[in-house]
Amino acid sequence: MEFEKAFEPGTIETRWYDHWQRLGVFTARPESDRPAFCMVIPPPNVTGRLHMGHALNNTLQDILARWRRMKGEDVLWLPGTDHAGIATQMVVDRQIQSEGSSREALGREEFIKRVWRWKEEYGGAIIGQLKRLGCSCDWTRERFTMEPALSRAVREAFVRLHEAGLVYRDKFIVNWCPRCRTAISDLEVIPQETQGHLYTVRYPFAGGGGGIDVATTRPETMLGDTGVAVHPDDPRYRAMVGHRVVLPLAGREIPIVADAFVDKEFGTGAVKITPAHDANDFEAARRTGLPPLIVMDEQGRMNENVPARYRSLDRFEARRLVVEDLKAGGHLVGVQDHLHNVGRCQRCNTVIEPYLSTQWFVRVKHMADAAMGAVAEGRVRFTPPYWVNSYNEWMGKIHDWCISRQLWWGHQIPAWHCGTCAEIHVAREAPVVCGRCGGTVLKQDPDVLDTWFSSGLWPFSTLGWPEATADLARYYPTTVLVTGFDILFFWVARMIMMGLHLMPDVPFHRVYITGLVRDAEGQKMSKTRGNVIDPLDLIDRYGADALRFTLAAMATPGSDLPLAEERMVGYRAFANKIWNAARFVLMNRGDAGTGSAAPPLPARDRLSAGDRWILSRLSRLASTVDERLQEFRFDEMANALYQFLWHEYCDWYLEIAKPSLLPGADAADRERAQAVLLHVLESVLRLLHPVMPFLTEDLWQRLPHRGDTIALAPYPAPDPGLIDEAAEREIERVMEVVSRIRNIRAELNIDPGRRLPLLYRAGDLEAGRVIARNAATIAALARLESVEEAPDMTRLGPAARAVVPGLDLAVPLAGVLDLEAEKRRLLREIDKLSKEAEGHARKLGNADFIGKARPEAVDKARRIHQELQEKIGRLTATVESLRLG
RNA sequence: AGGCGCGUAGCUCAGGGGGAGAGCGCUACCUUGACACGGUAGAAGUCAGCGGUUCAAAUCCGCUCGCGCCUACCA
Repeated sequence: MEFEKAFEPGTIETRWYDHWQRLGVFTARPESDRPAFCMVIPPPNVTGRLHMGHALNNTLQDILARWRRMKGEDVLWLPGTDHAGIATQMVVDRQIQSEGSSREALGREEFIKRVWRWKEEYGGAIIGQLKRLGCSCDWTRERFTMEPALSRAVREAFVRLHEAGLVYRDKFIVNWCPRCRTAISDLEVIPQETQGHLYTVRYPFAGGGGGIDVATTRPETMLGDTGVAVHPDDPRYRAMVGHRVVLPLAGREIPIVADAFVDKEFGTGAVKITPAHDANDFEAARRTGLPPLIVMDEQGRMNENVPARYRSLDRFEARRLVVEDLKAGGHLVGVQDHLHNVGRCQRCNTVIEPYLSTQWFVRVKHMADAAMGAVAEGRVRFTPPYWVNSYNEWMGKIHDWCISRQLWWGHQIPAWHCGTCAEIHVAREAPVVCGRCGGTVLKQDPDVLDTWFSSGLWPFSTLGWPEATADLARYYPTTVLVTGFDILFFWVARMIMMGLHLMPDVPFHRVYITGLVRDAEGQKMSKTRGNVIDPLDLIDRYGADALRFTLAAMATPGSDLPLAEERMVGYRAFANKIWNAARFVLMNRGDAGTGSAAPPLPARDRLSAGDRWILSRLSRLASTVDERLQEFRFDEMANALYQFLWHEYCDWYLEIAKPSLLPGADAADRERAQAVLLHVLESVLRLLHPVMPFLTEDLWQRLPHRGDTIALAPYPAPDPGLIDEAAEREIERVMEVVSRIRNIRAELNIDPGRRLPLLYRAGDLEAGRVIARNAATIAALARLESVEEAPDMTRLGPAARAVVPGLDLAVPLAGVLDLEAEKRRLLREIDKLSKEAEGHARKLGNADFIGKARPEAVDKARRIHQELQEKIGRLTATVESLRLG
């Protein structure tokens, strides 16, 4: 196997992904006796392409899946796509229109065939993209929300909810999109602050003699007014209640009614009532008995219920003309600028029209209460927990859910209308005869269900529900759900409601809510801003591993992720660093035998302090990584791995081990060093595998290893037997000495290649032993020619000096040392330490601190202060000796 | 209008009652037998402001100011 000088991710990714698929690594084994771990993927739209949001939450899911799999659990990560009613219909619509035809010309049946054909041809591109990311989904269980089994689940759920009285059909005011020509739910309406006008219009009394002024932002809807409302306690209008006014332009007479919903302070305190085109008015009209009058068609054009002059006009043209006519007729009393919220269609941004129509609804109040209860009891836990507030707030004032859509692509509602007696039958299958009149002309309701209705069933419909399958028994409730807060209400809340009603238990126990991936400036990514970053492009340029590591490292719970490309550059460098570390470790092995068994770790008494140190650090890393993952702290997990690999393994341990590997080293020593290097590398690759699956697999395969794939190798567990605090202290001391000497070299501008002598005087026995034991290592790392004890440091010639706890260091530099520079350097150091010591001194001088603080805190402050004082003292003495000559 | 979150190094962010941290960037030096996608050393912060609790506050509480988000039927 070639071992290139730099890591080239592109060449290995598909190879290893294929390898995993061939081995069936991702396939769940419900028959196994291992504990089950299950996640369902938030199904991306079948029309979708992978965006940064997908990349983020699927990376996090994959980390969890790979981690649990390596821990020996039976992992099911169930993938699939969503049929995405409106989105998909729009895509195919456009395609047909570009051919000069139309959906209507094609007819419903043909159109649906076209959508399926489109799906087969172009749909699900995102699946391939998830694979490029490295997602370890169980592709043998891939689902699609429109496939027959899931359609059946949808019908079953609808019928059961209907039987329970939770699904009903009613004529109600809904959010209507005149462009999509369908009803949509409250959630699909995006309020947008808009600068509009508030028009004041005078409605004259039917009996003559003045009139009442009403204020409106949508004057065209007056053509549908069937009354005027005032507050019952409003003294200005109380006497007018019951009187009639003449509706300008239309000429109809309408009554003045009283209703407490009117805000006396707003506008004129009198409100025109348009029951068929305003949600509030609709409610008020119901209370006061005013009839609704629909004045627009489903495309937002004025219909036959308005005077001929306005008929067929688009609502905004009608608005213009109505205002013009009101002005001309002297009915317009005033116009003011007015800032208000206008609801727009989430899909097409068209201004939503509140519209009276017959729709299907889910009565959600009780389901919402149950769903809140499950969260309150901790049966479903959110991370971060503060999302519970939003969840409860929304659930608390939820309105019935409009689930019917006037689309063609989707689950057609399982309700059949009798052509004879108009009875509606809700049933799992089409009835043959009408149960009421015996009529045989039964027509299925043309509407389809809101896409989120089927998504709400996803955690169990995908496992086979309503069949009692083995998968359902084993994997429901699922373990964790990872998703974005943008679909907390659309999806998460509804899954909990549906799961609680249709299943014996909640759909998942944990919900991890990700932040939003933003651009480097913290702006939301959007096509209009032109700042969209394509994860596939990042994979091409930096590799899937670097992208995954970046996302994991930035995934701090509860905050958004501003994605700066420099960050990716940094983590690609990290991948390269690991690559080269492995290259070095293998390069120095004589046999370099791939697949051979790893050499056993030498017995403890044969290990060097450096060996014991890195093994101890490795064991701590294993604990940290596991703990961090338990808590969904992907960022801290990633940082711990980064820190260990780069700064402990590469910066220090490799350098410490190098002398043992170079030609001329003792054979036994070389063997020991190699064994430890390999052991630690192989272990940390396994720890890293969930985040960087491709790189780690590729390197692992080159290392001596056991098994076919790292993806099924055991996840390293912390080994308490390897924790070695003495070795950690020892190497820390070595590191400190080396750093001080490097500092001398750098600050005094001494040739980095020059070998220097080091003299030391030990203030305590242990420190002296440590230096003596590690003299060779220190010499190698600090580029020294000698390390010698000098009991008397006062009689040296010109030498650079440094102190570390328990040790005075001197680097004799006859003829090279700039005494002034050295003095400045030492004084700077003293100054820094003094500032630090000051704080502690103040604290220790405070009687209250001594008396009231925890004794450990006092001890610690004393120790630190003493240490600092001691260093300062020794440095000061050194400066003085410098002055002497 | 309510609710939530956030203001810590030039940038992006961790931390969360007792010695101010990371990555990137910056400065100086270094092509030393893995890596210049590299190494070594360094500079850099009144932890938004004000007040309170405490022996001790970047950290807990309150207020103020900024920024962001979510929810809501003010025509």
